[in-house]
Amino acid sequence: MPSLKQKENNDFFERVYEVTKLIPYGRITSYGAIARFLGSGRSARMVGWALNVCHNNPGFIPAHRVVNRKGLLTGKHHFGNSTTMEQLLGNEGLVIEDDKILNFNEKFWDPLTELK
DNA sequence: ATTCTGACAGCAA
DNA sequence: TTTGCTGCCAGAA
Repeated sequence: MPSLKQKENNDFFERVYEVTKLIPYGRITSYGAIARFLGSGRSARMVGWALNVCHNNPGFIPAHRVVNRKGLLTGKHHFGNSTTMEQLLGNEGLVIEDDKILNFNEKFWDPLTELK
């Protein structure tokens, strides 16, 4: 777990937060997509790490809109309540079934394509 | 300094 | 097709 140091080394982290904040309402993206957008295509795990410490970042970060490439809510357990993430997504019009996002392909928002 | 782990992803058996 | 091992990078013990 990351400490509270945080410093200004958040280069990678801040970018993750930025992209995450740019995710449109009702859309979602994947860790890998963000990682690739940031350059390090194979550091998808770091994206999750960044989101794990997103509490250190001011403002609201729609981390619930970031799921793994299968559309699976792998991080729902990190939202305090295991159902929080699912509810947030459902609140945005997304349908979750068995911790998986339906129509993931349609709702998928790729920063590489959308932002470029 | 060394080792382990993690909200992933990709390829091998 | 499903399961499992490895690669990635950063941070904690």
